[in-house]
Amino acid sequence: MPRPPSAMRRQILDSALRLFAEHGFKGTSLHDIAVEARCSKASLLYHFAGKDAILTELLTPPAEALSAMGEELAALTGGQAVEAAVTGYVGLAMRFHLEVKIIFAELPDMLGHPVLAVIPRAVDQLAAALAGRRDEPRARVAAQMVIGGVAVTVAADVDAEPATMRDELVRGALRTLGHPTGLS
Amino acid sequence: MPRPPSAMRRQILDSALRLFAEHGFKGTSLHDIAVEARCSKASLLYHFAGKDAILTELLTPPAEALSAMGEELAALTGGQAVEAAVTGYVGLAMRFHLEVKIIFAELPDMLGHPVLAVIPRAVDQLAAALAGRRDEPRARVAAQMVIGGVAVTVAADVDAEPATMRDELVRGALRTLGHPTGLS
DNA sequence: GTCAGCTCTGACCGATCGGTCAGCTACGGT
DNA sequence: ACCGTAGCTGACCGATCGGTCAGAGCTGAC
Repeated sequence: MPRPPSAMRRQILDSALRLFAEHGFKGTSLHDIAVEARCSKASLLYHFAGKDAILTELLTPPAEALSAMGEELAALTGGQAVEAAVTGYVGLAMRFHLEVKIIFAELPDMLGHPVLAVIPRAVDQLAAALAGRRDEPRARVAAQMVIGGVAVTVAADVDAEPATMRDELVRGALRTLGHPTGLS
Repeated sequence: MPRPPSAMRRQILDSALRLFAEHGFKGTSLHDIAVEARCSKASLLYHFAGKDAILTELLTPPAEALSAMGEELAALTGGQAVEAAVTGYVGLAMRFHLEVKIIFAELPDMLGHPVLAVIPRAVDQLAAALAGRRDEPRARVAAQMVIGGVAVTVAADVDAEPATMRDELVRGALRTLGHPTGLS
C-alpha cells in the first residue's frame, strides 16, 4: 500500500492544515489528523518529529513571506509605503488564509513559537507602513484595524469572488486609513 | 479562613477571565485557574459545575448585551442604523474586551457553545446594520472588516487612552464603511 | 532467492486533563 | 453545648493527550 514515496506526507499536511484551521492547534489531536489523513497516529510520527513539527512546516512559508514583505516595506516611505503595505498584506492574507486563521486563533502561544519569532518585527514594519510613518493615535489605531479587519474577513467565510474580495479588501483598507484614492 | 461568603467565587471568575483571555479556553487548565486564584482545584468544582460552567458565567453578560444590541439595531434603518451599530459595537467591544478575545480565539468551538447560540443572529443583525441595509459585496466586506478590525484592535494591547481609542475606533469604522461624517 | 531498507502499524507508555468523593474545619442557629 | 451546613481540600479516577518501540509488509538491488 505505501506506494508513492511521500504522498502520505502531503496528505498529512493537508489534513492538519484543514483541522488546525477549523478547531485550532490545541483543539486538534494527532488522532484527529490520523483519521482525516487515513493513516495511523504512529505513521504521523514517522513522517514528522512531533505535532509541533507539523505546525512548523505549515507556518514556515507564510512566516517567511510576511517577513520578506516587512523588509521590503521598510525601504518605502509615505504614500508608496501605504499602498504597497495594503496590497501586499491583502495578497498575503488571501494566499495563506487558512494559516492566518490558525495563527490568529491562538495568537499569544503562536507568538512564542520559534517559527513565528519573526512576526512581531514584520508586523511592526507592516503597521508602520500602513500608518504612513505617522505616529498619532489615529494612524496607529487605523493601522491595527486594517491588520485585524483583513485577517478576520479573510478567515471568515464571506461568500464573494476572490477577485472581488481582494479588490474590496484593498479599497476598504485604504478608506480605513484615510488614504486618498482616485476611486470612491 | 473561609470568611467572606463568596469572595472566592469572584476571585475564581477573575482569574479564569484573565487566563482564558491570555491562553485560550482549551489552553487553560483547572489547575492553572486554581493556582492563580490561590485555591484547590476541588474548590473550583465546588463553586462551579465544571470548566464549562465557568466559561458560561463569563460569557453570558456579553452575549446578552450583544443580543440586545442586535434587536435594537433591527429597528433602525439606513444612516441611523450605521451610526448606532458602530458606536454600539465599539462600546461593547471595549467593555468586554477580554471576553471578546476569548470568543475570537476559539470562534468555531465557541459558536457551538449554548450560551453563545445567540451570536450568529446578533452578528447578522450587526453586519446588516453596518452595511446600511445594502447587499453589495462592497458593503458586506466592509461590514466584516469593521467587525474584525474593532475586535482585534480592542483585544490587542495598543497603548492609547480608552477615550481616544474609542473615538478613533468609531471614526475608523465609519471611514471603512464609507459613511459620510462631519469630521475628517 | 534473499537481503537491506523504507513505509507503516498496533500495542503500549507516562503525563495531564476534567471531574468525583469522603471528610475536615469553622461558623451560626438553637 | 450541640449540631447542621457552607466552604474547602487531598486523594483518587477514567479518559485522552503526545510520543515510543518492536516488528510487519512491501520493494528494489544484487
